[in-house]
Amino acid sequence: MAETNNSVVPRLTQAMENYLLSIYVVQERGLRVTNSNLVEQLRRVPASENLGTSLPAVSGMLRRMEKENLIRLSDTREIDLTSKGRQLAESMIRKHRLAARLVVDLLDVPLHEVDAEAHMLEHALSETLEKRIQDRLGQPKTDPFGQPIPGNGYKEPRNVVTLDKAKIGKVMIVDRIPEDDAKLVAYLHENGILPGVEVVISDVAPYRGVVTLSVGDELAVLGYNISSEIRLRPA
Amino acid sequence: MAETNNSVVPRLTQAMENYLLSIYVVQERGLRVTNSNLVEQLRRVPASENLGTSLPAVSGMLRRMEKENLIRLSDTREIDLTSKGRQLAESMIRKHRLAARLVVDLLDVPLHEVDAEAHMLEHALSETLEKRIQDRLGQPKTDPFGQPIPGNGYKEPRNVVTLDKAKIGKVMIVDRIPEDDAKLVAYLHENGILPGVEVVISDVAPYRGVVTLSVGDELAVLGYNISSEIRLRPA
DNA sequence: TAGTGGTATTCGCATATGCGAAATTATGAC
DNA sequence: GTCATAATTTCGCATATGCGAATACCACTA
Repeated sequence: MAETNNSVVPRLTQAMENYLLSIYVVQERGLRVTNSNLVEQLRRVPASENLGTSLPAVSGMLRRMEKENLIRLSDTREIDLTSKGRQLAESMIRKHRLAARLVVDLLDVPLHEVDAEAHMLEHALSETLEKRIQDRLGQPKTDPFGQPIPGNGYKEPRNVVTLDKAKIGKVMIVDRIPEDDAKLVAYLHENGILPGVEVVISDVAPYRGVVTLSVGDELAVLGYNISSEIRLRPA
Repeated sequence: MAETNNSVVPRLTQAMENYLLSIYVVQERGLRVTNSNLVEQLRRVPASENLGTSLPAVSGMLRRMEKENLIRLSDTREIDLTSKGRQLAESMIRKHRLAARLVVDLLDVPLHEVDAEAHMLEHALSETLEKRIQDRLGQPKTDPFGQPIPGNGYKEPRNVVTLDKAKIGKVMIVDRIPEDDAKLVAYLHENGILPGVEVVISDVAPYRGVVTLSVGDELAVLGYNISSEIRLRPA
């Protein structure tokens, strides 16, 4: 039977896994990990079972998670991962991003569907299956959106900037793009704005809240809010 | 976001998915689908969340499933799938067996771990991902244990017998082996008793409850209870 | 310092799922 | 037909997770 349950890491409920993952992502984005930021992030998780998320739900869940020693609620109303929590959160992130790589590399899933699929698969990967996927894919350092897969030796590139703060005229390489808005991802994909691709910033116009960049010989226009989620590194 | 939810088929809770799948399997094995047979089958499902299953739990769940029009409880205390239930059960079986093929063909998971992994993955496959896996694997007709994947044009072979009822001396081909007992699967694998392999029955000894067969130039001995779960077809 | 707007918690409640113990119903043997 | 055994359901209870409405807390401005 379930001999697969060799895992060193204890397995949590799916809901808690989602919370941990979301906490990690909020933190990674450099935002304060507060309840409200957390709800927002959680709401981006394509829900299969969990039909929704409200602030009270978050409150309650965080209390339980604190009891389970996964997080600590700091005095400044901020959420910190304990080392146990961090370990598990990293495990979830790794599973999520590996799943994303898997469906892209092995199953040809179109990029705009990847995040949703990965969100389902992340809960279904055992430790041993995770290992096998790692082997099969050659320990990738990032997922298809350019986000690091923890534990695989990713190195933060030097001089990363977000698109809205990039210098006009510079040749840059796309480093990361957002993953969780299907329509946006489809747009970026169509316009070739993908990790590893060279682009040139042709115009940054804060007053109209718009950035224009050229990819190959095409131009693409993006709003400021979105631009700040696209990271570039020097060519 | 979750644009992946195009599915024609409504998605159920994980628990109900497990119940449907188990009902289908019990039926497929030719057993009466009663509560007690069902508990037994459910208990073989490697539990990630659902820590156990008791008769009262089954009773309650079946009542709910009847209300949802998935099953009908016949007068003879037997459980029938409605057409809706059958459709969903087949979908689960298909996902389970495709997942099994996937992890074997693409990820080299050892056979005795396959069932457990497939049980986790089956709940995580969207309709569209299922399609892509199908394409990638070339619409396989069976899973790695020889069990049919519904909808892919499997044809029941002629003159299938279970090992305990096979004729001595006959050359046969292994058609199906059980999947859910990891130790047994490991044994069968080690001894090359796998779907598609030629074997010869060397001895059937009901009085000692044992069947001996030769695979290549090795002999393997199996108990009766297990033999009845191995199906053979004429060479 | 008082008010105001945003943030977080408490409260009562709902649902899905599980359990063990006890009660009930069916079945097969005499 | 009666009775023992097996199968199933009922009962009260537990847990994890979600909700909306009402409340409480905090931080900053006038």
